[in-house]
Amino acid sequence: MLTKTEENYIKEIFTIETITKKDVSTNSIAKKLDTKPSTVTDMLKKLATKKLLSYQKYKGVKLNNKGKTIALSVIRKHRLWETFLVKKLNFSWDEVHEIAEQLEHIKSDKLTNRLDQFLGFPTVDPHGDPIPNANGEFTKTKTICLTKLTINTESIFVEVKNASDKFLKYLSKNNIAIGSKIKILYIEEFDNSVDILVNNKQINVSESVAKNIYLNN
Amino acid sequence: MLTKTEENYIKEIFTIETITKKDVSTNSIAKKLDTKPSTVTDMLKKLATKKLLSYQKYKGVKLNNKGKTIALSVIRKHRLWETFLVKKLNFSWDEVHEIAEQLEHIKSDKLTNRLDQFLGFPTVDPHGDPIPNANGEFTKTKTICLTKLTINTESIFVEVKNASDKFLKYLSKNNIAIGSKIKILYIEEFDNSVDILVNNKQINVSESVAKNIYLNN
DNA sequence: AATTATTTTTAGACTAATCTAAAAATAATT
DNA sequence: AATTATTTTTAGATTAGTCTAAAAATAATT
Ligand SMILES: [Mn+2]
Ligand SMILES: [Mn+2]
Ligand SMILES: [Mn+2]
Ligand SMILES: [Mn+2]
Repeated sequence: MLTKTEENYIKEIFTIETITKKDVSTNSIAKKLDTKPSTVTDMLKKLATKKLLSYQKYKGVKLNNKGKTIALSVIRKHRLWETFLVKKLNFSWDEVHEIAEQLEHIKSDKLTNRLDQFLGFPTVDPHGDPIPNANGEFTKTKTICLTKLTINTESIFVEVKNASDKFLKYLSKNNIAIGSKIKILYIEEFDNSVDILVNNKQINVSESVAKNIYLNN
Repeated sequence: MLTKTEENYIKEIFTIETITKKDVSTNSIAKKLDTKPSTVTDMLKKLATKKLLSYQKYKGVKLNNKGKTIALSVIRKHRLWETFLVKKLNFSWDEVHEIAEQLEHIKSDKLTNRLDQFLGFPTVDPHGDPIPNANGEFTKTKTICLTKLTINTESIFVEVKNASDKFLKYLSKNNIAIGSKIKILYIEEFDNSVDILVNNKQINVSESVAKNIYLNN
């Protein structure tokens, strides 16, 4: 049985690994988990003896299958709870992450699966992130970043990277939500900001905003 | 912010205090929490410095208002989650306690209150225990133990003491549930077992069973 | 290739929660 | 009242998770 801390390390390593597709460095984990590298080293040694990942001094870590299974289980719970909070308890999408950080550590497969059923086996969470099923499988649909979208093509907003509450609130304020139809009109050469048409209204969003919006492809 | 462990101590002290109506002894806490008395002493000192209870060496402890408020908040969450599990996720009443032991430590007033609303502001949990409202208030209805019921009077089963899963399963097996109409027919002098009529069927239950069944008064 | 910068690990210390063993206080019996 | 039993506390040790400071390894620059 893993502790909450161990689960958080495994989950974070999985996420970094998925993005970078390389061995995960001590420092990158420390930054994400807001701890010191020395603390991370200690934990990596422990997780290695628990056979959840392979660790070589100075070379970073790589999750093995056991570690990946645990990561997917925690992510599954996180996203199911976020969905529950939004769909059943009427939370907004910028309020759910912190609470899900707690709920993702509740240990009961029966609870997780009943919750899944209660929600109608959702495939994506309120931020458009895929929800792994009971076997840890999920279909990751191909999405395209707003910055890469062809001019004048309309597409549907399906996923948000950087689910910080500040960013999510910004989107809500501008009536940009999962499911919104977005058309890109013009990319400003100077600062890479983008003119977009959303809900028949034209607005300009900065490059850093555009980079976090992903659409159907 | 209290740790899970601290919350469990506070909750247990509250429960013992409610039953015994006396200062709570170190040993009684140790037994209930399955720890050693020396461990309890350390924790009592800590909780005293945090001003949640008054502690005098060798004299036991008594929760103050701050401590009681915390206890009621944890109990509220525990019973709301049990209700959620039974009413919304179709768990049986003997499966929910362990999961609620985890969920009761989730920290978010908004979540607790939204859950309360989602459930329709229930006043009792699946075992007939009262659920404190957002202000920590609850109405404790007067109940009478099956052993004290007048012969041939019918009454409704409203609360179960000793919510161990074994006991709850025993009741379910005999079709005795919260809401069941029970009439007491005869008390056996020899072993204090009781003949009762439940759902038009006569059965005999032992004294230790009868002692844990409480009915409307 | 040598120097400098960055990353990672080691060493030693701290807090929270726990334990065992022994001492001290309180309660119960003779 | 003295003795015995029980309860509670103290003292010292352990594990998980964290930190700081220093050492070692690796990477980047001159
Ligand atoms: Mn999240
Ligand atoms: Mn999410
Ligand atoms: Mn319970
Ligand atoms: Mn209950």
